[in-house]
Amino acid sequence: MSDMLSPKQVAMAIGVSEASIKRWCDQGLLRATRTMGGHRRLSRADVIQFLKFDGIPLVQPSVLGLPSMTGSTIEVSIHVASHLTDALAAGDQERARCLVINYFLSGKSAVETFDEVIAPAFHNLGEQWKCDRLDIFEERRGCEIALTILRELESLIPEPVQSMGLAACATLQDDRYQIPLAMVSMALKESGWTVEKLGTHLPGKSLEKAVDILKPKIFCVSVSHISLLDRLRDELRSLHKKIKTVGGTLIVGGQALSDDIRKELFFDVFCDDLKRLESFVKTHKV
Amino acid sequence: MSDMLSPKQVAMAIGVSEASIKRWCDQGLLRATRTMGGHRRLSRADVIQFLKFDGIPLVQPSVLGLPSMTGSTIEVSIHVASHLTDALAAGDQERARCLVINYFLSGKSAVETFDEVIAPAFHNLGEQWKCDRLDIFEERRGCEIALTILRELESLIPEPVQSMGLAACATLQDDRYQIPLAMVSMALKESGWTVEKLGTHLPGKSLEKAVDILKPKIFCVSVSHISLLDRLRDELRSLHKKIKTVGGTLIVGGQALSDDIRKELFFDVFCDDLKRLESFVKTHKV
DNA sequence: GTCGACTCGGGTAATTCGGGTC
DNA sequence: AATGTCCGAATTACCCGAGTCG
Repeated sequence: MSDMLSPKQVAMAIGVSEASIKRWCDQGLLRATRTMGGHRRLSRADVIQFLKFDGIPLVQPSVLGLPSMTGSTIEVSIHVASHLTDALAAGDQERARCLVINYFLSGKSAVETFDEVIAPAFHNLGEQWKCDRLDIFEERRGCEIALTILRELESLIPEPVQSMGLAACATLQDDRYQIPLAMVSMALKESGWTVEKLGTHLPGKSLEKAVDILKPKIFCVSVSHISLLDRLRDELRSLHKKIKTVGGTLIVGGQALSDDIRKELFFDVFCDDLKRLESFVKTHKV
Repeated sequence: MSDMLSPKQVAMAIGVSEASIKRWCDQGLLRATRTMGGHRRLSRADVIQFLKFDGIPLVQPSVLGLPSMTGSTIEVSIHVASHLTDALAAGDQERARCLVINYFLSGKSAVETFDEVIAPAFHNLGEQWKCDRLDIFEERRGCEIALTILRELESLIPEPVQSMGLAACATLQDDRYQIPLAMVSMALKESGWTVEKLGTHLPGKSLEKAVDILKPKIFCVSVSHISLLDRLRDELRSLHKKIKTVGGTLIVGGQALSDDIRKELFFDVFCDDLKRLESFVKTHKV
C-alpha cells in the first residue's frame, strides 16, 4: 500500500469535504506534494501530524489505513477483501466498518459488496483458521464484528416504494451461520422484497408452520453446514411440498452444497452466490 | 454515514434556535468538537445523552434517524415490556424498535432499558414458548429483531471521554445466547469501558488465550445455558486463575446461574442483573 | 491508447462564527 | 435567567469544464 493519500481519501478520513482539504493545503496548514500533473498527494505521517497538532478528535484514524479504491474493479475488491480479512482477524471493528461501508457507498450494491468483499474475507478467515493461525475467539470475534457491520449496512438499504411481495429466509437445524443468512435477507430486501428473517438452527417443521402462517412467495434456505444429510434431504423435501401449497418458490444456496449433494435435494432454484439470487428474485413474477 | 451533526441539524431536531445550541455547547452542557475553522460538530450519541439528561423532547427525531414518538409515550416499564413481548412475538420489528428506543429516549439508561423492558420481554416470550403458544421460528425471529434493535441502541451510547480500561465479554461452550452478551457488552460501554465482545460458544482455553493477548481489567462471562456443569466449573476455575495473572476481575452472571450452582463456581463478582454489573464496574478501581 | 474515476482551479451558495441586542 | 433574532466576517460545501491518473 502506498504511503501517499489522495485528497478524497483524506477527506473521508477526517469527515470533511475535499474542498476543505484543498484549502488547508493551499494555506500551508497541511503539507502536500504534487504529482507532475499538479494533483495533490499527502503522506500519512503528515496527515496524522496535522490532526494531532490541531487536536481534531473526531477522526476515524483507521480510515487512514484504508487501501486506495482506484484501479480495476477486480483488483480493488481483492484488495479490500484482504484488508477486511486482516481487520476482522485483528478485531479492528472500526477499520472493518470503514472498509465495508465505503465499498458500499462507492456505488456498489449490497449484493456486490457481499460477493466481492465479505464472502472472500470470510473465506480467507476460514483458511487462516484451518492453518491454526487464528484462535477460535479471533474467528468468533470477527463474526460478531461482521454481524454488527451487516446490521448497519441493512439500515442503509432503502425501503422499496412498493414491495415485490413477501420473502422468508432461514437456516435448518445445526446450521447456525448467521452471516450468510443476513446477507441473503439483505439481498432480498435490496431487490424490493419484504423479508421475514426467521433465524438460524430451525427445525423443518417450524419452517413449514411459518409457511402456513406467512405464505411467502419466496423461501430461501441457506445451507452453510450439514450435520445429517438425510435429515436435510427429508426436511427440504417436506418444506418444498409445503411451499407449493401456497404457490411459493423454494430457493437454496450456501457453501455446504456441493454438486453431488445438491443433486439429492428438492428445491426450485439453486444459487451459487448472491448475484444469482438477486437476478432471480428481481425478475420473479408475483 | 457521518455521525457528526452540524448545529443547524441539531437545532432542527430539538426544535430550538441555533443560538441555544451554541450556548449549551459553550456552557459545557453539550459536548462538541470543532472543525479547523472553529465550526462545532456534535455526535448523535452526545446530543441524545444531553436530551435524556435534561428531559428535553425531540421535536423531529427523524433528523437523527430515530422513530417518532407515536402518541403518548408509555413509560411504565411493565406495560412497555408487555407490548414489546407482543411485538417480538408477532415479528413486528418497527413497533418493537419504537418501544425500546422511545423508552431509552425518555430518560432511561441502557441498563435500565435492559433490566426493565428487554429482559422481562424475553422472560415473557420464554413463558409463552413453554406453553406452546409460540412456535420456535417466532421465538427465533424475535431474537433476530431484538439483536437488530440492540445494535441501534448501541450507536446511541456516547463514547466515554476517557476509557475506564479494557473489558472483555463472552459466553462459554454450548451457550449461544447472544442477547444477554450484547446487553453485557453495552452495559460496560455505557459505564465507560472499552469492550472486546469475543462472542458466544467459546472454549475456555480460547478465552484464556484472549486474556493473555488482550489483558483485560474485567472479564464478563454470561451464562444463559449450561450443558455440562462440570466443564463449566473447570473452565471457570481455570479462567479465573488465568485472569488473576494479568490482574483482572472475573465477573459472571446470567439466568442459568441459580444459587446452588453459583456456590460451586470460581469468580470474583456475581451479577443478578445489569444494574448490579453497572454499579460494580462504575466504581471499579483501575 | 482507451476509459472511468479522480482532481484541478475557480466561483457560488449555504452555514456558522462571535458578539451584541431584544 | 433563558431564548430568539440580527449582523458582518469567516468557514465550509457544492458545482462545473478541463485536465490527469492508473
